[in-house]
Amino acid sequence: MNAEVYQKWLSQLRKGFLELCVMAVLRQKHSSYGFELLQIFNKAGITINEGTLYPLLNRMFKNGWLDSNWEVPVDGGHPRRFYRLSNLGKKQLIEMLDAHQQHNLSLEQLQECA
Amino acid sequence: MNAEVYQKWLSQLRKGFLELCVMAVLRQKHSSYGFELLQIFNKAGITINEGTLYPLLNRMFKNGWLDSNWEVPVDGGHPRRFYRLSNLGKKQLIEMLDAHQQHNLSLEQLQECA
DNA sequence: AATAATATATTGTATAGCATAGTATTATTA
DNA sequence: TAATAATACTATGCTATACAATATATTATT
Repeated sequence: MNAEVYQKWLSQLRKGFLELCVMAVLRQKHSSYGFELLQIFNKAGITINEGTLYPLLNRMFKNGWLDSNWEVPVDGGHPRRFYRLSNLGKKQLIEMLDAHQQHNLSLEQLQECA
Repeated sequence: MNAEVYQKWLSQLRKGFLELCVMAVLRQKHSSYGFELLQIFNKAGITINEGTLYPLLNRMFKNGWLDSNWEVPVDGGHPRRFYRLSNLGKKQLIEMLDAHQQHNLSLEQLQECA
């Protein structure tokens, strides 16, 4: 019962954070797609649902933070929707990482003296 | 228009994080109340609304993370509802700080190689 | 032929931050 | 003394996001 409350809190903590994760990967890899991102996140210890990621990517695309195009693998396989950071996304990411670090600094400050 | 989207993202990023802030302060100060917490947060660069904090404190109390009692200042003044970390809250805080740090580590990892 | 893996999309639910407004007490100031 | 500001908490309605569950389609494997 208490574990349930904690799990709900955890999913709240992920809000906003996942955008940062997507953009951080895209800055490194230049380009990726949903299914691959899910695997990359899993390896990094971030387990998110498909139903979370795909709408998230769609929202970020609509925000103009990502560019997107469909690609069919040359060696056959299911078509993939690839995403890249747009110019706006690149600028935005810097601000977002900044805000994230500001959060960390604030928390540290609160833990010190208060 | 784009700044608006960013502001909305910022308020999402605060979800779950504010619990951490409240509990971090209460671990240091032992006890505090809403209005004081607002001021402490402000000094630490965390500007949140009353309509965010008071319901938050209420939820945390209902979760059993906080204990609470009313106090009337001896030198006069408006009655204040004080909050303290409960024993459950103390345990929970450790887990929550852990989860928060795990997020940071994951993000760092994603930024490195991907 | 059946199943698993790959890949994306959609729908409904619950929750939290926010804006706003309301209530009440004390302190200040004109 | 009347009006205003500061202190302090509560309640309501809105919006956006993470999640669970489901659906769909293609390729690979058994």
